Amino acid sequence: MPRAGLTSDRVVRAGAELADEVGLDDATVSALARQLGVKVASLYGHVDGATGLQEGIARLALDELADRAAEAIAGRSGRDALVAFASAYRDYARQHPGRYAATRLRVGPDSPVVEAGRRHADLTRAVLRGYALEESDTVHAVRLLGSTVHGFTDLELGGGFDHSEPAPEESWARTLDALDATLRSWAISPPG
Amino acid sequence: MPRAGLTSDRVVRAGAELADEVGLDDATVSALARQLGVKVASLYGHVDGATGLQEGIARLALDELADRAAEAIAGRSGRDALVAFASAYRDYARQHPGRYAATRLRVGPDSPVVEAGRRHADLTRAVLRGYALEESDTVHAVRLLGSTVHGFTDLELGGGFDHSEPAPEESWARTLDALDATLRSWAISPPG
DNA sequence: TAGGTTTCCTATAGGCTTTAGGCAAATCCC
DNA sequence: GGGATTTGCCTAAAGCCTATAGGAAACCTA
Repeated sequence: MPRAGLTSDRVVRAGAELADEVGLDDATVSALARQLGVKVASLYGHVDGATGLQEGIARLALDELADRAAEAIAGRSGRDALVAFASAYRDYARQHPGRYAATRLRVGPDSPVVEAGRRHADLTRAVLRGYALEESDTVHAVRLLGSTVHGFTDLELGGGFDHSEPAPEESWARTLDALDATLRSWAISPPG
Repeated sequence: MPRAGLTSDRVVRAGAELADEVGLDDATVSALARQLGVKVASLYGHVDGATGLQEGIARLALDELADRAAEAIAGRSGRDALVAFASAYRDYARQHPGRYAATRLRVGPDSPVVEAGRRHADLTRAVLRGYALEESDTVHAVRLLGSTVHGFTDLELGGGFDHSEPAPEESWARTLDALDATLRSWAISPPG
């Protein structure tokens, strides 16, 4: 009987793709085993059950997302960086809804996912460097930025904008405009 | 054997409370039956299985939330209305995390949940009346407001603010300030 | 090529969902 | 009030998912 050549990494990756296709909730260990042409129990040697699989997907997604965000802001600053950064999140969520959903799972405080979360906060602070904020304002700006981007993305993905016109694209542009204006208004001395 | 006196309404309500206690995902039909001191199959006469239960909770939550939002904006306008409205959402989500999670479920286009969603959009537009927006700007403002409030609430509930100082309260105030300023700047003629 | 390790398997148990069919309590109606 | 009907809750059973235990085949290494 030939071996399937599974590894933790490959299992998690396949799980992530399955989650994008059928939704995170239906990306079960059983469904994944079927997809991989393997018996369910075989996967338990590579991932720690259902929650382990989801944490793995979350970890993978957060890393991928941070990579994209980092690339998006490289060589940009101010408004350009903001738009590229926020759009990296939105685009990723639309391309990988299952993975994105995994990033929002509540997770234990000792999980490597927490570490990945810190990287995202650092990237967000990097975007905000272009706005010359007071140190004490930065946390609030990080939270505002995260809230707005995640909120828009989550509502859009959840179909919240399906019953109104126009397409979300224009609202997205307006949202980024508003965010940029707000952050500029928070700057120590408004750029001349 | 005495009857338990179940009704659809009572079952859904008990389900909502269970969801708030143990999380929406663990508010299963089985767990609910145990809680109600009844056999699982008995519930199938009152709710249409697991998804029916979740839709019922979503419907209940959206109605309750709309009631609260309506009460919050009654007799207020402008910034006051905005703050009261947004805080009604945030407070509800913190008091009823399971119910709030249910409101974000994707649902078929023929579900009564869609109807309830429209009521929320109407209430949001009522808040925006105080800002004298261009008609064409209103959709974007509705989406911006919804995104920001939901995003903040979702991140806060998901523990996203747990690893940074200070407490979210201050960030919430700053977020509402920013939202108010943005909407004022969108007005046809800024209030004098 | 023999031993040890890894990988995947079978078997099994328990939980959740859902449907089918049955009995008894509540209700209706004369 | 008593019988028929409806309603409410039950038992039983099948299917899928999670999870663990233990075995056999493939791979690696000396």
